[in-house]
Amino acid sequence: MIKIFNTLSKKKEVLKPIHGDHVGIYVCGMTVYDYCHMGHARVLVMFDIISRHLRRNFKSVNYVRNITDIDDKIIKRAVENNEDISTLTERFIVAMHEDEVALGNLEPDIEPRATDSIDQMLYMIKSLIDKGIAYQGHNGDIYYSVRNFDNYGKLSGKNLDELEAGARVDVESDKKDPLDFVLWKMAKPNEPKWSSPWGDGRPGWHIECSAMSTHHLGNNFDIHGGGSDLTFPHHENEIAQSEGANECSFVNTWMHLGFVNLDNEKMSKSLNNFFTIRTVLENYDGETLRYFIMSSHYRSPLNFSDESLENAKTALTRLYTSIRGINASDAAMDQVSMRFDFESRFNAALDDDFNTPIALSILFEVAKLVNTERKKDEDQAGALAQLLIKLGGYLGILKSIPEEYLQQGSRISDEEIEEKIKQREEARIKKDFNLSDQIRDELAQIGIVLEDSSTGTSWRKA
RNA sequence: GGCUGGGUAGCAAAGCGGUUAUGCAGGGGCCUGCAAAGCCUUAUAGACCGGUUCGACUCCGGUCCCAGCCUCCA
Repeated sequence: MIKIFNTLSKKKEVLKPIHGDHVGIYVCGMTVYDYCHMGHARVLVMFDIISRHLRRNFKSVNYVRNITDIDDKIIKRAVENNEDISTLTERFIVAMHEDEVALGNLEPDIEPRATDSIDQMLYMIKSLIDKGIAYQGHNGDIYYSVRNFDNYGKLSGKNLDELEAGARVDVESDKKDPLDFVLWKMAKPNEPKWSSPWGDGRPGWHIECSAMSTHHLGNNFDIHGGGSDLTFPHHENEIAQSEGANECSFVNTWMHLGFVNLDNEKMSKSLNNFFTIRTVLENYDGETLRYFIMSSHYRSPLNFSDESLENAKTALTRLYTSIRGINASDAAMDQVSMRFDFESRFNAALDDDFNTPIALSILFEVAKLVNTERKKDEDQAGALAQLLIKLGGYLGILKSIPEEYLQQGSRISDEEIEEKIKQREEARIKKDFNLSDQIRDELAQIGIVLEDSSTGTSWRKA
């Protein structure tokens, strides 16, 4: 039984899929005119973890995440760069997928692009016009009439009259109501355009998600997610469009992620205080980033800092260290899983609104037991290690060979390190501890940590 | 101003009306030539003020503070 906090009801609710054992989930993806930043990383990683958990609990899951490849910012950036829009968007789509691989994500089932979905949008706009909920302004643009949709504001808890009071004066007051929003924009010279019954133009931002989500998942589907900043107006407008056009309930469960903060302030494009994923990857591996993202609950703010990344790195190192040098084995894993309640508690944590911090805490419990068992009962330690790898896998971590993970990115070759270790070993045999400690210090200087044990000396990256 | 969230130990971050969160850092110990890693052990919480209760960090009310949305943003 999976419970999810629904923004619509502001409560945790049991997920009851509309179509038996099948779950449809749509996530608002990227507008591809720049590299993804850490806020995007959170959406990418969290919904990957969410979809993995759903797949383990339901027979089938259709995870749709769109790509916005036409909008004002893209046009603006293409002009600035003096490049084709499609060249620009293709470049950043490739970059996004590279980032995603680094973060250890699985691919969504479908990644529809706005520019491939124009027909569905036109169909929906036409339907809205036919129903009298949309109209054409004097400039030719098609607008959605918020006053003609009864439930406007139900997701964000906003009230039309209060919004009205705070509304800014619209320069193009071609709208009947300042809160009306564009469904279709008439093309300006040198802008990309598609033909429509109302004239050549391009879609407004909100209509694409209504069209693509319902096209792939049906007029009423299970889960729709995105960052909290999309709650209003984007998701509110999606509801207005979809429910207005289809005359049925749109989304059952709305999920919104908290922000990634920098110095207690939202990381965002407009504040220009963001770090791109690839910048962070220069100093930390993708798995550390992934761990960092899941170390707080998805609805809480996630504070980005060197300290928290270091924390994530250390924590992950502890997990990998526990399974290092152990013969992880499936053989006894099931018995071990039965004997201890790690797996059931782990699943229960994720069932409860995808509580990744609790799930991670259970990983550490397993790791500790691996560490205590490895000298007592090797088989049991191996089975526990296998369990740890399995549970980590559910979150998309602990997939690497421990040795490789712990040694990755060292500045000198493995051979050189092994040579130094050999020299140090010889010095130790001769009890020349000055020399042996000197060698260890030298390696420490370049970030190589040595660890002696009864079976020999191993090394890892600091 | 309206609407949302939130304030937990040195830091990060969860659950929970009465019983160990977890990771890092700190103290003591074991192990080690010494370390590191690991293990054992230990200290440090719940913004403030009231209320409900046998009992509240957890429920209710108020105060203060912080963030977010109300304009493009994941």
